[in-house]
Amino acid sequence: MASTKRDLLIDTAQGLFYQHGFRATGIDTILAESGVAKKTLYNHFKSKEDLIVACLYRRDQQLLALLENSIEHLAPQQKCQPQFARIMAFFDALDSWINSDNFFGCMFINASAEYHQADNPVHIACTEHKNLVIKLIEQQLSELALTQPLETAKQLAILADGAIVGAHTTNDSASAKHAKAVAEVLLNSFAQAA
Amino acid sequence: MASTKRDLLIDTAQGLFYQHGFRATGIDTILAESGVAKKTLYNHFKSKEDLIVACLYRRDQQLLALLENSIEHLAPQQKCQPQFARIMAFFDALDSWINSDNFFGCMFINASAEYHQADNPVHIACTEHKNLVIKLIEQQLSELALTQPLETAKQLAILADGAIVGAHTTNDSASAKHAKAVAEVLLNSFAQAA
DNA sequence: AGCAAAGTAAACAAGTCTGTCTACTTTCCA
DNA sequence: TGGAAAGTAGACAGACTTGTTTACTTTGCT
Repeated sequence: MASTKRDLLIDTAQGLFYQHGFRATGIDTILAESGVAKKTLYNHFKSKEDLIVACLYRRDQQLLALLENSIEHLAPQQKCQPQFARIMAFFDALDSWINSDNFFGCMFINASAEYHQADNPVHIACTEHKNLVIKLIEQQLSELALTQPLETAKQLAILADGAIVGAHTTNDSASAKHAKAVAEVLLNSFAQAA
Repeated sequence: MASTKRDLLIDTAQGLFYQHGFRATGIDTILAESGVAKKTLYNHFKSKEDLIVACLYRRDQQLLALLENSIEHLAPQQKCQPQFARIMAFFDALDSWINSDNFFGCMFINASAEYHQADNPVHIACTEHKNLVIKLIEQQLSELALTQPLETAKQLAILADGAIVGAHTTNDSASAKHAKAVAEVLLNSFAQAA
């Protein structure tokens, strides 16, 4: 049986944590929905917090893979300057996620909101994820040969996070489109400067 | 005694909710810190959720007043084009808040993260607050005579929220400065177009 | 001075939570 | 085929939750 129960637990917990929140989701709910025994859960994870961190790491991997995939897929369809296409595609990917059925904000932002001591393992997992997203964005900027690509990546990440939060708190379905427009203005400003 | 106990409860609860989260903060903790009896609390508020909403409304008023005040104060010091000064001052206000001692992200974003059903009173309070901030930003744009000031205000709000989230999750103390730089690029693009 | 409103203290109900433990069963592999 | 590893079911401990209630005290107003 290897670790299929472990996977099942993470998958189930991830969905529940995302949809209802971390403290709001009890262990018993996860067990009921997954059909796994309590002892099995505590055999795989030493605590609920341990399970939360495992969920975040899986989500991190899934999300980064999805973003890379979407960028690859959506970049050719962009009508902007070709060297901006991958960044524009990134915001399109964000847009379709935000407007999908099961959008409840960013799981990492939500987790940070519930566990915001900087030394908490949950918070650390969130920090690491956000830094990986910044790195992903930075990679999409390589064609532009910017003088400070990391700074620009951070600015684009701010736009992305802002769009996610805006969509979540004000139910604004156009937030990713707004962010995309700002991103294009930003990138254009570098092109003009060069 | 009027409603001074009510005020004391809101003040105490607000601090604890902001610092430790909403579900993580128990009624008993609020009572212990405020020194108020449980019956008095339930005399003023029909439930914990009711108290949370009251805290959010007070915070909303405090925050908007603080922002308006800071803009007034910081705008004259800006070195940008004078018609951008109030927006630039807004991001400076954000920057000093983010880098102050007691920064634990945006209380409304945190609340939305814990209560994210759209019809939840807590979530509604967050939505209202964010819309008021957008309106505040829009007012600062009046000198620019933009064709779509509300859209621009939403874009600037996205930058602000992104900066707050970035500072909170990645402990990046420069996030408001990054957002400010993007905001200036955005406003410049309108100036050029005109 | 006296009464009503508001507050206190603490017990209580009834439910939730995480995590442990025991006894039994299934699964896998050699 | 047999034994170890992994899983199940469910009871249990112990702590914590929100919210109610009772009996008593303080406060403020007329």
